[in-house]
Amino acid sequence: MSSVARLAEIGALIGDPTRCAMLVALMDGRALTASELARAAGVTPPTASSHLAQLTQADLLSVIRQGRHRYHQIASAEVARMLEGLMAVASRTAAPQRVVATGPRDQSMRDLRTCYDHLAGRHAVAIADGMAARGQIVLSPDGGRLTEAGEALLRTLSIDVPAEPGLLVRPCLDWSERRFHLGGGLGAALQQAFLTRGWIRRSEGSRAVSLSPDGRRALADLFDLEALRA
Amino acid sequence: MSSVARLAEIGALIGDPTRCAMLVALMDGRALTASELARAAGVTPPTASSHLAQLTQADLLSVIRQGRHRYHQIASAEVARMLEGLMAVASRTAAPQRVVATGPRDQSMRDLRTCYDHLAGRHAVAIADGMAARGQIVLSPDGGRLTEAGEALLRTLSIDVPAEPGLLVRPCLDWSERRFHLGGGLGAALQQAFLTRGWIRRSEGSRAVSLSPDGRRALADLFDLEALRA
DNA sequence: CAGATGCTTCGACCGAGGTCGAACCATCGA
DNA sequence: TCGATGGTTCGACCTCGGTCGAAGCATCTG
Repeated sequence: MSSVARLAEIGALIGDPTRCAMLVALMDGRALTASELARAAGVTPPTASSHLAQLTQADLLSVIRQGRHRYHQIASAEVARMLEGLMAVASRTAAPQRVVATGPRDQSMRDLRTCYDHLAGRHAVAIADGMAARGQIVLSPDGGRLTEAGEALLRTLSIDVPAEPGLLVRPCLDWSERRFHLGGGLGAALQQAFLTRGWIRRSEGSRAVSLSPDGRRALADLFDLEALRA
Repeated sequence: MSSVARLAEIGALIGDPTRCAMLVALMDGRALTASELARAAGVTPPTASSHLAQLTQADLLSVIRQGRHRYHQIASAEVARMLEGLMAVASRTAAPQRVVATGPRDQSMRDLRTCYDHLAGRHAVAIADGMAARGQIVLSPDGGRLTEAGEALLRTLSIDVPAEPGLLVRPCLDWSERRFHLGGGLGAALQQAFLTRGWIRRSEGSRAVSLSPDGRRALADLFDLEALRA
């Protein structure tokens, strides 16, 4: 298959609303079952099965079999990056969404949620802003850099500072905020550190992430987040 | 329209082989007419017109009217980045293409060509490798950084070194080489510098870029490209 | 072994959309 | 004003693929 044909194949896979809903649901980096994805996309199991087979066949998803369950997940960070690129264009030109029945879950999603392997949402944007304001990172649309001050911060969190500095900052356009948060190795390392410290906890069946009281205090102090002190 | 629906819309647009061929043809950053794009995609003018209207309507392309010509181009760097992300995934999993009738044009395309606003191909990969080997840049899949040595190189080329250093290196996976070359602000600045010096020249009706004798010598010296001395 | 549950395959239906020829509109040159 | 050329609109055709119910397969539990 030529590269153009393969490109069109991937586009066609993303071009169906049902498959799209599944991919978006999987963008939090977790593996979900066919039934969960069928519910998320609002179709019957046979339809979901057909779509998942196509996405897996095309190496956009990978499957882990565990007993009678089959867990589907985004196949690679490269695929996740591709989807982020698409979402950035989609969110920029999408008409402002009607806000319908904004429940507590929606609010917590907007506050903090996972984005494949890192954190997104209002607080994640604030963290990126705070680090940039204090000169711990330098951001641009094409990439970013970790500074000496940033390395110092990572050491206080016991995150290994890589030998090659400045290579792990990737800005990621935030759906809800339309501003940048931290992806790349830095974003992943921060999320990992917050999880192991029990500062954040993933919710069941949602990309939303909840803050523990400890986490709320710690993040407020570390990144000067006034919103978390309220 | 919801974000998911907009995402699916963009996917569907990319999902048609004809539109895909047009987008790929436009990825060199130049503006092409409807007729040229119809030829590139192998369809009749009415078909091309319909597709171009859709792509323009969705803000993936923009149109410049000049007399009875209408020049179509990629609407933004963001769209170009999105397409690069798709191509990275597409090229990684695409079956090795049958090499059919490799003409001189194909060879020069593989050597050096434009990739939206920067250079790609064998020599572009060699330039990125050379700069990395000599510590002028540091590369990773998520971003890169310009070093002191790299800034010195830019000064010898009379390229303005930005106030915030290290923000303009974006690795871009090369179709033909399957390795990284330089995108982002640095890639664009280098291409611009080479063009204004007359070292490279864009071909008519192709993404291929030709090297002048001067350019061949200059690039060979600047980046230690043995391939260019032969 | 038997029932329950998760998931897939099969077959039939149906709507969406890509394609082209013909005709039409817009702009340029003489 | 009158071709000539670039580009679009219209209408008819036809294929492709998404959808679901029914049935079948696989795996766990009792």
